[in-house]
Amino acid sequence: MLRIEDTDRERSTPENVEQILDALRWLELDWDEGPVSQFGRAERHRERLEELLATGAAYHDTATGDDVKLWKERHGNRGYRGEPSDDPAAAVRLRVPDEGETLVADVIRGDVRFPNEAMDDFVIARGDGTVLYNFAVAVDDADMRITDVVRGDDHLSNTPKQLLVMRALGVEPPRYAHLPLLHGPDGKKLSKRHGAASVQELRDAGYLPAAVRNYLALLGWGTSDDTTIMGTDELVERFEIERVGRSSAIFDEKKLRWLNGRFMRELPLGEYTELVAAHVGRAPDETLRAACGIAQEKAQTLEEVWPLIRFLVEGPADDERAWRKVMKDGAGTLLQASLEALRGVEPFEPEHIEEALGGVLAAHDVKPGKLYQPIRVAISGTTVSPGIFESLAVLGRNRSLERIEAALERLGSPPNGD
RNA sequence: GGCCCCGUGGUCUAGCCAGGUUAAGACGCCGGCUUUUCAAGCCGUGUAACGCGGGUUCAAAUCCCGCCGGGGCUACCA
Repeated sequence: MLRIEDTDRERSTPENVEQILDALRWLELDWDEGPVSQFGRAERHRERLEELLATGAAYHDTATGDDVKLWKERHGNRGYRGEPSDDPAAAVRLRVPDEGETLVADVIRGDVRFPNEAMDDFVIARGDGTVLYNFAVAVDDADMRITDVVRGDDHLSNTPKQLLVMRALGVEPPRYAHLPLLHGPDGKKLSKRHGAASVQELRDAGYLPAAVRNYLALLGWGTSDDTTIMGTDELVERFEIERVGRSSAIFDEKKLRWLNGRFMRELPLGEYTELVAAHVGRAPDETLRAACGIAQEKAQTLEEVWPLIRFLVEGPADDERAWRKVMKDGAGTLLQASLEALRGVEPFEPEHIEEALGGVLAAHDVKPGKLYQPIRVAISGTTVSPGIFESLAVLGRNRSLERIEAALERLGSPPNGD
């Protein structure tokens, strides 16, 4: 059984365990949801602790942190070794051997050796009998028959302690793989202030699980031929944990966006529409599907789709700046001409629309932008939209004409129109 | 301080173990093409890297030593 350990320093609660599971489900990772965490095991921990106390592998010690410091000063920075005390209310320390070394045979980092002499007899239980992390986790791993532990680099130095506990307990340790940590653009450990740092935030930002899996796999790992884009099947087939690098990586959202865009564009339209619908909380109806059809080329995340197609589903946006910038220099005349041209287009489809508007262009001898931008603003309200012919087609003849007429009307009575 | 890990362009990686093309790919950036906007796409002998210093060797990103820098552990935290 594999155990993935989260690196969050907060004490585990059923709530945040549920959150983590939520993230894993969204990532569509394939796993058997067995016992996912261990709560209420104080009794069992206490039991194992008593065993170590009985054999002398652990002992009560009244020394405080300052005492330990002092001891180390006197003994040339060697690992602290205490004297057993009768005080049952004293903390419990594990007896660490003086000789030899504790070997962590890490799948990723190779053999890492920790000289026992340099390791303190560390505290495994408080004075009140409750146990500490390094002890609890070792007992739990043994009881759950964990065979593999995958966790962050920051636990590498804890591993010899856990190994020592397991040796004292007489149980076989699991294999370990310590992954490099992720850092934000500032080089510090990844955290909330780095934006979309958690899987939940990635989901909310409109990234696709497949793209996130691909990107994450590429952090700290690469194939020998440097393949970048890999579907999940390929990832599963090619990934080798032994090939994971040892240095921490910086999370680069720009590359994730690019990768996500690649995955988005390859999605079948039906699926694409459903994902967009779910993301914005609407029904994946025909209108949305048509809108998605002309936006798919442009968006890199699900979040970006809606602003692009909103005007096709609802009314045009109200962007005063866009209007002022575009609706001048004879825009009214051109819109009027387009209105008439568009009335006769049959069928009302992109290529025929293009043909009709091309006629207007020629008749008035203007550059395309002079005509298309006013139309764009008239139907969408903004200067940015999908292709103008496609947009008009999706909008349909009636709504297109209505919006152009409305724009004309607004243009007709401007405070300082042309 | 002690112990441990890490160090290839701005970023992610390949190459390192078994020394030998001009250090490769990707994101970004820059420029170009396309063009109705913004993107996307395509093109480019465009841009930029082996942390530093020694040593071994005909030859070092690669092997050895030292240093520097970053990180972790060093809690009666997890």
